[in-house]
Amino acid sequence: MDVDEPKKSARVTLLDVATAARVSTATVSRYFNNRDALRPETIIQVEQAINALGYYPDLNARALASRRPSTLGAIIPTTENAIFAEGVESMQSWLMARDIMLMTVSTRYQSEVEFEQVRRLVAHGVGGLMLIGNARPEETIEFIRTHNIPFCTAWSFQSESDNPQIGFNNFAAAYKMGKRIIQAGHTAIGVIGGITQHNDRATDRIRGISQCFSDHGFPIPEDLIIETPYQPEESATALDELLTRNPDLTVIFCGNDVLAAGALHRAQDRGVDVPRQLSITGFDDIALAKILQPQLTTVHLPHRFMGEMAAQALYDAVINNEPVKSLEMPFSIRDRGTLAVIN
Amino acid sequence: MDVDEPKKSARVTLLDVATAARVSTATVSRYFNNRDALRPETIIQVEQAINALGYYPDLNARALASRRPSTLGAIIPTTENAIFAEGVESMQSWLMARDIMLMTVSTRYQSEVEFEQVRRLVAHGVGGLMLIGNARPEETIEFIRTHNIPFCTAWSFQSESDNPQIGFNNFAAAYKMGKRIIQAGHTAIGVIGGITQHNDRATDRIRGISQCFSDHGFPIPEDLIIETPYQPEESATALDELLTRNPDLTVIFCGNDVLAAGALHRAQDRGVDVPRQLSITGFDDIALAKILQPQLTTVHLPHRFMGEMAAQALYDAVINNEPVKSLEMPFSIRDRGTLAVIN
DNA sequence: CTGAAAGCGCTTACAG
DNA sequence: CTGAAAGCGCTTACAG
Repeated sequence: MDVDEPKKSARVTLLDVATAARVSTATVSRYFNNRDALRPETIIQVEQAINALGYYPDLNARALASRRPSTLGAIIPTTENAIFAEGVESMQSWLMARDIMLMTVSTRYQSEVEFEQVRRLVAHGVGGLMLIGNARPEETIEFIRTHNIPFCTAWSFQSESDNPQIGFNNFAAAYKMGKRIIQAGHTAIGVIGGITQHNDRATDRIRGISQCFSDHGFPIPEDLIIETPYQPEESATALDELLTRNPDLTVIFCGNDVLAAGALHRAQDRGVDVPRQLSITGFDDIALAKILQPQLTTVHLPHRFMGEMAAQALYDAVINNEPVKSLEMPFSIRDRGTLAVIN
Repeated sequence: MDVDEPKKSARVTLLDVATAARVSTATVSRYFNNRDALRPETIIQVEQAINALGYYPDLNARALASRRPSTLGAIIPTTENAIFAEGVESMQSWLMARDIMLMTVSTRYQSEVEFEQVRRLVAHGVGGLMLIGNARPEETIEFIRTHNIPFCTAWSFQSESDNPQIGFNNFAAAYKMGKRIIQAGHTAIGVIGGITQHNDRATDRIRGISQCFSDHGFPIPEDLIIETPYQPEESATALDELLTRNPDLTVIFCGNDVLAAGALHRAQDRGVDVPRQLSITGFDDIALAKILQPQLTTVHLPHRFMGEMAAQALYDAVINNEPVKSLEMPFSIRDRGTLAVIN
C-alpha cells in the first residue's frame, strides 16, 4: 500500500485517509462535518489515519461539494490609509478563526474598477462581499443581488440608503466636530475635504460641517471649501489657497487626518503657530494623529471593531442564511492639541 | 427550457451554456482554455450563449479540475505599517489582472501563529506563498516544501539564506546609512531598533549600523542600542532612556520611520531642536517620512515594486513550474531634514 | 474540430 | 452508525 509512492502531488486525500482507516470516504467526511454521527471507535480510527498521513482537507473542494463558501471578499478604496487596512485585517483574523478566508482588493480610489472587481471576486467563489460606502452605480448592487450573494457596505451609515450597512454617520460626526469648533469660539472656517465624487463619506463630512455652520448662523462661503485627493501635499496647497482667499481664517476643518497632517505641515512651514494662530481638525484618528506635533484633535472611529462587526454580519448571513443586519457604529471626538479656544 | 426556472442558486453553469449553444461542455471549456482548437462559428455560438446567460466560470472548480491553482497566499507581520500593506496591494493588483486572487493574512508580529496560517492557506488551496523575512522555525519551510508549493520570502535578502528571496540587504542599507551619518561628522550615536527576535530585518539593521560604526573606530556601547516594538510611544521612551545614558548623543539611528517619528516627537517635546541639536534617521521611507516636520532622512525602499516582483516570481513558478528566482532589490538614502552635518 | 466520459477532492441524501 | 453512489462545476486525455 505504501508501494505506489511516486504519485506527483504529495496531496493526501480523503480517500487516502479512508483507506488507511478502513472506512468509507463518507465516514471520514463525517468525522469533520458530523462527528456525532460516528461511533467513538470509528472516530479514533479516523483520527489516527489523519494524523499518520498529515491530512488536511481541501477547503475549495469542500466548498464546491457542500455549496457552502469558504471565502469572503472585501473591496476597499486604498490600503495606504490604515483605516481600511486595519479594518480588513480585523475582518480577516475574525474570519480565519472560523475557517473562512478573506480576499481583499483595492480600487485605489478608481471607483470605475469596482464592478469588475466584484465580478472577479464572485467568480472566485466568495460567499459574501463587503464594500466601502454607498456611492456606486446601481448595477453593481444589482449584480450582487442577482447572484444572490450576501453583502454589506461599511464605513458609512446613511439612513437614506437601503443597503445593509455596518458604519457610522459621517454627517453627524462632522456636524458634531462643527459644534465643538463653534463652541471654541471659531466662526471663520475653511474646509479641506476629500474628493466627493463617488465618495459618500467625503460628501457627508463636508455636508455635516457646512450644515452645522449654517445652522449656527455662519454659512461657509463656497470658495472656502476645497476638495482634494487624500494626499498631504494636495492639502498643503489647499491651505495656501484658503489662506489667500481669506487670511483671517482661524480654523481649518479637514476631511481626514492625512489632509490635516498636510495642512498642519504647511501652516508650520509658513510660520503659522498651530493652534495659537490657526486651529486644525482631523477625522479618523489614525496612528498619525498622535505622532503629529501638536497631536491632532480629530474624530475617533472604531475601525478595527467595525471590521470585525462586518465580518460577523457577513458570516452570519452566509452561514445561517439570514439577511445582513445593519449596524450603526459610534464615534467620538478626541480633544488633543490642534483646536484652540479663542476670544 | 426556460420552464424549470425555480432553481435556487442563480448560478449559470458550463452545462447551461453548452445546452444553450448546442455544444458539449468540453467545447465551452475549450472556448476559455484552448480557443484555437475551435471553429470560428463555434466560437461565435458559444460566445453568444455566454453573453446571453451572463456566464462567469467558477474559478475554484476550474482550479480543482485543472490542478492549476487560482489563488496565492501572503503572510505579513502587520498591516499597520504601510510598507507591507502597499507591497501586498501591488501583488494583488498584478495578480488579479492574471485571474489569480491573493489571500493575505497578518501575524501581527506574533511569529508563533505563522505556521498555523501557512497550514490554513494551504488548506485553502493557495498555489504559492509569500512570507516576510527568513527568521522562522525550520518546520515551516519544511511543511511548505513537502506540500510542494512554491514560495518566496520578501523584504529581506540574505546571502546566507537558501530561501528564494525577493528582498533587499537590510544589513547593507543600515551600513550605508551609517557611513552617511559618520560622513556628517557624528560619532556619538544611539540606536532605537525593532525587536530582533524572529525578525531578521530588525536584526540586520542593527547589525549593519553597529558594524559600520565599529569599522570606523566608533563601536557602539551595548547600552546605547535599545530594541522596542514598532510604536511611536515606545520609541519616545527609548529616546529618553538613551539621552539619560548619554546626554551627548548627536544622532539617533532608528530601525524604521515609525520609531523615528516617535523619537522626533519626543525630542521636540523636550525642547531639543532636530536636527540642530540632535539628528534622527529613519528606515523604509513611508508616507509619514515626508509628513513629519522636519522631513525625515531615511532609507528608501521600493516596497510596491518589491511586491510586484514577488507576485511575478510566484506566478512564474506556479504557472510554468519553474523554481522561484531570487531577486535582490536596490535601496537608496533620501537626504531630507533630520540629519545635520556637524563640526 | 468535437463529444462522451472519467476525474479533481470533497459532501450528502438514500438505504440498510 | 456506515457505505455506495450521485453530484458540486469544471478540465482533459482519448476517440473519432
